[in-house]
Amino acid sequence: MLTLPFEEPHLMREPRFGASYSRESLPESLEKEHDRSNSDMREAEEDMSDREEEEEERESEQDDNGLPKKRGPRKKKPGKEFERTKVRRHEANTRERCRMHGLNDALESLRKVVPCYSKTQKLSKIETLRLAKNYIWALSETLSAGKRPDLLAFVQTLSPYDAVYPYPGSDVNTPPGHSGSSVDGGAKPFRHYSYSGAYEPYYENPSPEGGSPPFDGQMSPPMNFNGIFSLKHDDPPDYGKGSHYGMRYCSAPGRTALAHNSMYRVSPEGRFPYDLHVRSQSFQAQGEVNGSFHN
DNA sequence: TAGGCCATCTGGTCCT
DNA sequence: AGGACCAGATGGCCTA
Repeated sequence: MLTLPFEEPHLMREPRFGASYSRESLPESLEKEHDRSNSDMREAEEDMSDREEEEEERESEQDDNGLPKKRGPRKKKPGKEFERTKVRRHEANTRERCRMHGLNDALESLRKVVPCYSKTQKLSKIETLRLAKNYIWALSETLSAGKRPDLLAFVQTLSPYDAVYPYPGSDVNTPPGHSGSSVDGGAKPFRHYSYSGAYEPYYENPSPEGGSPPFDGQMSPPMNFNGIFSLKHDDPPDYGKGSHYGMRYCSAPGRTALAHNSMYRVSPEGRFPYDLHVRSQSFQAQGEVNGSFHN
C-alpha cells in the first residue's frame, strides 16, 4: 500500500492497483474516459468489421488451383463464440485503457511532488521516474548525513548556471563541442554538470549507482528540491535507444526539446524560468528560494 | 522530414 | 475462467 497515493482514494479501492474496473464501477476520474472509450469501442468495432470484411475478401480469393488462399489467420466463424470473444476483447481493451490511465494518473501525481514541476512543460514518463528516483536518493543521503541543506548557498550557486554546472576537469564551463554554440537563440545552452564537482560537500556517500563517475557526456537534469537538492549523475542504463535519454538535457544536437523549452532552460536573466514550481515545504527558506527564483 | 513521446490495441503469461 | 500485467506493434501529434 505504500505505493498507493493516499490522495487518490479511487486508486485504492481495489486490491490491485487499477484493477477490476468494471464498466459499472469505473472511478469517477475515469468515467469521462469511459464515455470516451465507448466511442473508442464503437471505433474499434468498426475497425473490427473492416477487418472482417478484409478477411472475407481474402477468403474469397483463390490460388492458381482454384483453392482458397490460406494467408493470414483463419477467419473465425462469426458465431456466438466469436461474438463473445469479440466482446471480451473489447472489455479487456477498456480495462487496459483504464489501467493505463490509472498509471498515468499516478505518474501525474508523481510529477507534482517531484522537485521540478512545470505546468507548461511536462516531464516525460521516463524523466519523471528518473527524477523521482534521484530525489529519493538525495533525500536519503541528506537524512543519513543528518545535514540540512544550505538553501541560500544553493540558490546562489544555482542561479548562474555556469557556476552550478562546471564542466569536470575543465576551467571552462562549456564542454568540448559545445563551446559558445548556443542553440537557443541567446539562451545559454544547457550545461553538463558534475555532481562531484559542485555538490560533493552535501553528500558523503556516493550515489547508489556508483558515486560520481567521470563525465561521459550523458547527464541527468539538474534538480532543485523543496529545500533539498540533488545534482546527481544518472548512469544511463542500457536502453535500446542508446543515449538520447541522457543527452536530452544537454545542448546536444538531435534531442534538444527540453533544453530549449523546459524549466531546465536558463532564462535570459540567467535565472530559472518562470514556470518553475517549487512545491510547498516546511523550510522557512522556501520563500527566499522562491524569491530568488521568481524575482 | 525524422525523431521523440504517447495512447491504444492486442496476444501472451501469470495469478486468483 | 477471468482479470491483471506486460510488451510489441501501430499510428497520431509535436518539435527541431
